[in-house]
Amino acid sequence: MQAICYNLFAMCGEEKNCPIFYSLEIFGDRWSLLILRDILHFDKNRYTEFLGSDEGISTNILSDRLKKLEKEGIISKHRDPDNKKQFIYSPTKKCLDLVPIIIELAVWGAKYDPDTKAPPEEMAKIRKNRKDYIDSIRTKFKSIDD
Amino acid sequence: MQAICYNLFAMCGEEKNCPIFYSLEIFGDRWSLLILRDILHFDKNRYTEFLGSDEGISTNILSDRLKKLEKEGIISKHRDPDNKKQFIYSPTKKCLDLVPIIIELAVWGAKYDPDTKAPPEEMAKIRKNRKDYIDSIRTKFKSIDD
DNA sequence: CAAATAGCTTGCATATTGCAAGTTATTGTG
DNA sequence: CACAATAACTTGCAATATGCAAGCTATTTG
Repeated sequence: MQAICYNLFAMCGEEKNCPIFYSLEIFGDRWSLLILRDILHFDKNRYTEFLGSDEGISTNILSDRLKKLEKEGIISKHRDPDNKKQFIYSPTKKCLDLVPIIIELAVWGAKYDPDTKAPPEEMAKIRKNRKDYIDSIRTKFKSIDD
Repeated sequence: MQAICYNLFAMCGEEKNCPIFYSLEIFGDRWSLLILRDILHFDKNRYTEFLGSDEGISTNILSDRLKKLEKEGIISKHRDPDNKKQFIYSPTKKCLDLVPIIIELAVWGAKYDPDTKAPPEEMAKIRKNRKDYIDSIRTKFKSIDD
């Protein structure tokens, strides 16, 4: 245990290059992570599906965030071959690497929300073996390589 | 692996009770997580120390976020017994449970920031054994029980 | 080619943030 | 015990971001 450097400050050199700040600059707002949750965990991939989420994102913000996430290479946008009116937003590999963050958000929220509806058994499984859950999401999107 | 429910949606019942959304409501803004990073990883615990961070939070926002985090029971505020002019902001147990989230933000940021200064060896150690790193932070704040 | 649908864009009111300056509380000094 | 210094805010205001409603554009379907 002593071998690990226990201060992330030492990892960054300076705060300006802090990897935590870098991440927050890209998706550290309320809506970006909710869109990514919808894609990765709720299996949504269309504009109208994101709009339909309970939290009620507005059209201009959704449009803006989808553009930003696409620009950052976190999602990709393609026309649906079966319904050419629609676009399909898919996670990239960079996006799949966000799964651990979203899992930890869920674990913390389920622990501290007094009104949580997250089933305790399921949460216990995920807490005990995060890797399996992460793998299952990777399997779900296994066709993705970019 | 098949035993795990692979859709967090099923965990929530409805999105309104989603543990991810709950977490984001509390600290899902750019500044809250940076303050918590300062406390947990950069060993800062005073108003002026937070103000001094490279990212440049302004006084009113810092004041507002410290109040919110205290109200949520994530940090506690006490006068410094050695310098009674100052207050000391300390992490609660609820705060220590945020370490995994911040670690994952750091891991993702270090992987994708082309200009990261995070030393690859240190990041590799943390990626390989998150638990040790989490334990080391718990040890650092081992006096905390609330 | 007209209606329907999906995916935006625009305008405007409201809310949040950033910056500079001022205020309060406590401490150390004469 | 006045008085300057320090730490921790608070306030006012301009700039930015968000929320909401309405309108616009591209594609498909009849």
